[in-house]
Amino acid sequence: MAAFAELERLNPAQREAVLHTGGPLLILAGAGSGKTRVITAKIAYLIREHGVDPRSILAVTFTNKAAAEMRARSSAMEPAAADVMIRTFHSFGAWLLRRNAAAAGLDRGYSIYDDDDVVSLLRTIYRDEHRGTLGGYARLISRAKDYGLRPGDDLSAISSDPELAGIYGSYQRRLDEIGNVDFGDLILKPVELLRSDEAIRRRTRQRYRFVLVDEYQDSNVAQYELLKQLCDETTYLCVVGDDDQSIYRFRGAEVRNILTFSESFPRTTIIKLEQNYRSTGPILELASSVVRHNLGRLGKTLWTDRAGGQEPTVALLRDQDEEVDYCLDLITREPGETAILYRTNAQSRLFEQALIRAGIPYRIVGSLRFYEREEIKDALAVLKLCANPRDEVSFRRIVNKPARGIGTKSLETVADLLSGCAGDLLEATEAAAAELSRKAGASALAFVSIMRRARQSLGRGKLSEFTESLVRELGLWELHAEGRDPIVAGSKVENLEEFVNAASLYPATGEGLAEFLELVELDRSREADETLDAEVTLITMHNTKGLEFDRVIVTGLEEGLFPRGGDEDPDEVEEERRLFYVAVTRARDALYLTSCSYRRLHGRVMELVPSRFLNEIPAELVHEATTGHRRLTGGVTDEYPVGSAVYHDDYGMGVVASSRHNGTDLVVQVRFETGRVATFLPRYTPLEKVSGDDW
DNA sequence: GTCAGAAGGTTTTTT
DNA sequence: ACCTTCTGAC
Repeated sequence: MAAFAELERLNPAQREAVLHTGGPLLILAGAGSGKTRVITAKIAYLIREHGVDPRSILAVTFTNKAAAEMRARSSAMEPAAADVMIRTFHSFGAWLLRRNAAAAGLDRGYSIYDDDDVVSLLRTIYRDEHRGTLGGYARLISRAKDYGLRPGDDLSAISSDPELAGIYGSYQRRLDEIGNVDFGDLILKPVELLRSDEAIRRRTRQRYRFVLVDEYQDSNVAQYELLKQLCDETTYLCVVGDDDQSIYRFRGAEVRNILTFSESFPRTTIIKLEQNYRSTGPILELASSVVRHNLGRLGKTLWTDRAGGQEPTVALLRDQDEEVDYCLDLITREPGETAILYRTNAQSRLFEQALIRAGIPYRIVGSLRFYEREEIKDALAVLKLCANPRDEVSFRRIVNKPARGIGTKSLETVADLLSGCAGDLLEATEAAAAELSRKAGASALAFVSIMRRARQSLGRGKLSEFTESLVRELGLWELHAEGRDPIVAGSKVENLEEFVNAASLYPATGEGLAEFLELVELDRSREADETLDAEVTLITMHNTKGLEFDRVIVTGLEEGLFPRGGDEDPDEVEEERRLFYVAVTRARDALYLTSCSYRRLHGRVMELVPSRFLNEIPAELVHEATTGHRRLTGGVTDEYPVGSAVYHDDYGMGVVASSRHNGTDLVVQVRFETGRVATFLPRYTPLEKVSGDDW
């Protein structure tokens, strides 16, 4: 057996994680601790040293980018790793459903509805509701699915709205009739399939003897349930994650999954990776000093053997204009790779304007919404209707675009005939043609015939040509090419060309079509190409996960902006604190934190107090740069130390969760034994300090 | 069907 | 402030 050289390059904890066998393994991998390296080495090691069949390994990630990186790096170590099943949770779900379509009650040509499509489908059911209202229900339905809940389940944890169950039920019934799935179904349906079909469950468990999960802290309840179905006592399950980096709660991520992993999976071994290879000591100390204030964490402390490093700087500025100047000054005075991080996308504008004015190239991450553009959604709808003639959402989008006289009344006629045609919209439209006016009937038949001909032509040629000629035949190409504004029209045509080009790798077959649609729906990350070599990156903190930069500027550290929201929901504040932790641990060498006294928000100037996160950093860990407007108010107070016990007459015993000055008052947040969390101003509310011996 | 003006609402967003 | 969505008039 060939020696596995990669082992030599690992630190002891990393090596232990790679070599571990037996029961479930939880790898708590701090930021920059070489997590991907461990997981890919583990895959390579299993194959090479244990002779494991690569096809019996399933590695699950959350993003396509992470999956691609894992595939590349494990294959570089061990070529046979190319046969490992490395996919995102959703793509694995889609694969499983496609493979077991009949058992899952689906047609193999099913397609996937994105969030917009979900709202459109709700709209076909509730014609008179406002889009905004339906958007709200779409979010609730999606959240319910994140928690593995179906319409009949107790939805009170999602919303107290009594309408939700009914709307969710109608939505799901209609979605199932159409035969498509939404993102939530890509997890939930596989769970249900594995639960109910013993043969498929056994077969799947027999195939995947090794299951590895990356970024486990971002998993939701439904994904946890999928893991439970995939694994039995003989499956080797290894999850890697960092509870301190769980920042997608609003999307249903459940940090408790990782906090309670060892209870859910008995005999779990926990290995902590705490050596950081990215940042300087002072940056790590700052990061730890803040995230330490979170109560709900497993606890680990990053360290580095990198010597030295400059002290992070806190810049207290007057307003956002000064903030922009401050950042640009840093960049021009000392060029180098720099990322400007912000909490909300709206903050990027001023930076962008200033960078353009200064002639500094930059790249902005995450604002490209290619697949949400009108012309692309139109082309997608055409393909989706081809793949599934029951797809009402796609049908409605394109049947009268460009206008061909098929209006509301015609569509009602079609809808009435739908059930007699097994939901097939082309058949129903054809049948409806006879009942319509001459003109509407004729164009309805023309539309049906184009779509039918296209469907029959599947089986030969390239999908790119298929797509282009169909979009042209339907008149959509021309519609977009001849819009009022020639510049807009030009870019629409370019986008359509790019879309068509993306399809060129696929054959024009039913299978190729389904595969292409799946790729498009599940992988919308598209690099904003062009200025990839720019030294300056503008990016939301959420988007920085997994990235690193020489110099990082975290902007907008103000109460109300970051953390956003007030003290109402302590879990929310803890999530924001984790986001802060993610943000600052992106920095390799230099870290700057900026906070403004005034900020224009929603059109008015607000006076803001520095973020509590700044007050949580011990003064000796930062260099304070001010422009004379303000100093950090209060600072860390030791009057109610975090973690100390207090007693309240009504709530009983509790532990101090946070304590800070908001400028005028001391604000103390307490988590009580009952689980309740409340915020007090000790100036008004008596809070008795209790010494450790008393309880 | 289109367009201007009003009204409304505003985090983050892997899939 | 700004952007999307709704509305009513043509």
